[in-house]
Amino acid sequence: MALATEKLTNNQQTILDLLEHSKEPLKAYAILFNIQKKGIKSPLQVYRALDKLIEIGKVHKIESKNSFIACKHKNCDSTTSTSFLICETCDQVTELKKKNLSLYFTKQSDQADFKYTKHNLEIYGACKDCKIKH
Amino acid sequence: MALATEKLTNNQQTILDLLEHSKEPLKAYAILFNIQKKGIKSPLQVYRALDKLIEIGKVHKIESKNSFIACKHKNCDSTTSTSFLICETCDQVTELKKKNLSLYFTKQSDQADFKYTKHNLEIYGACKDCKIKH
DNA sequence: TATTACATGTTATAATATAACATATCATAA
DNA sequence: TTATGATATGTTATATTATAACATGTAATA
Repeated sequence: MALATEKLTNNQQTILDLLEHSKEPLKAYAILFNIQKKGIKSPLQVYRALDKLIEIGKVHKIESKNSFIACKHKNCDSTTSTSFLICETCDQVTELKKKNLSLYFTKQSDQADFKYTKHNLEIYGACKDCKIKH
Repeated sequence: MALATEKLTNNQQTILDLLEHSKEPLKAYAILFNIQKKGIKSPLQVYRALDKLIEIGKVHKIESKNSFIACKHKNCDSTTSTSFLICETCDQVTELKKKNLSLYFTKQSDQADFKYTKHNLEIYGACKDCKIKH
């Protein structure tokens, strides 16, 4: 499997740059429209780059929003499990990166006689700023 | 808001019956193909019934699979938050229904200065049976 | 330099979900 | 009882999200 340190291709770097500078998660077609001037013309080019970026842990997908977000953590090893705090007001997303979450889910799974391998957690609510403005 | 005890319409009942007798979660178009003999002809009829069933807590959506599952719990109040154990081998899904999950996520959110309102949790792994057969 | 493994570009199409609008049903308040 | 309002239905069309298939390009390396 590819390493997170490996050199990215043009398409991959272009899309990663866009996601890293976005305040909110972006949908695949939003990405496409944003980078058409850079020569990326088809959805498939976007999805292929996203697949690779997800595989190496640079990007995560937020399933309930069909959206993609750049990982802010250095050398992220969350190529499978992800945990997000999603603000319902401003759409900002924070990634939780805590071993204790996986441990907790492993325990909860054990109680149901289920062998944990990975998880998606999407917590919705109000972020620091939006909670104040209520 | 509609109560879970309220009487269902024909379309809603037909789709709920199908989901309740399914071992795995079903996709919307799989539901459609299964019940075309019962007079439901268009995707919209399926999605509308599903929306209602979700609203009253009889059905939940599994976001990462674009699939729907009947709630096995009586008088389910999980019209918003859901927690699933999903077997990667046989696709069987178990719904976790534990107050402590919400409490735990509320705590985790608080630590990030985030006000929890609801969550989706999708845990992947191996169910009791598949884990034995490994 | 031939081979291998990826990545790309392109066209077409599959899979998932909603918009818009006319009509129907049904409880209930005037 | 009838009018009203709320909700559900049926239908056609279309939007949104994602992948299949295939020909070509690129770059490391055996």
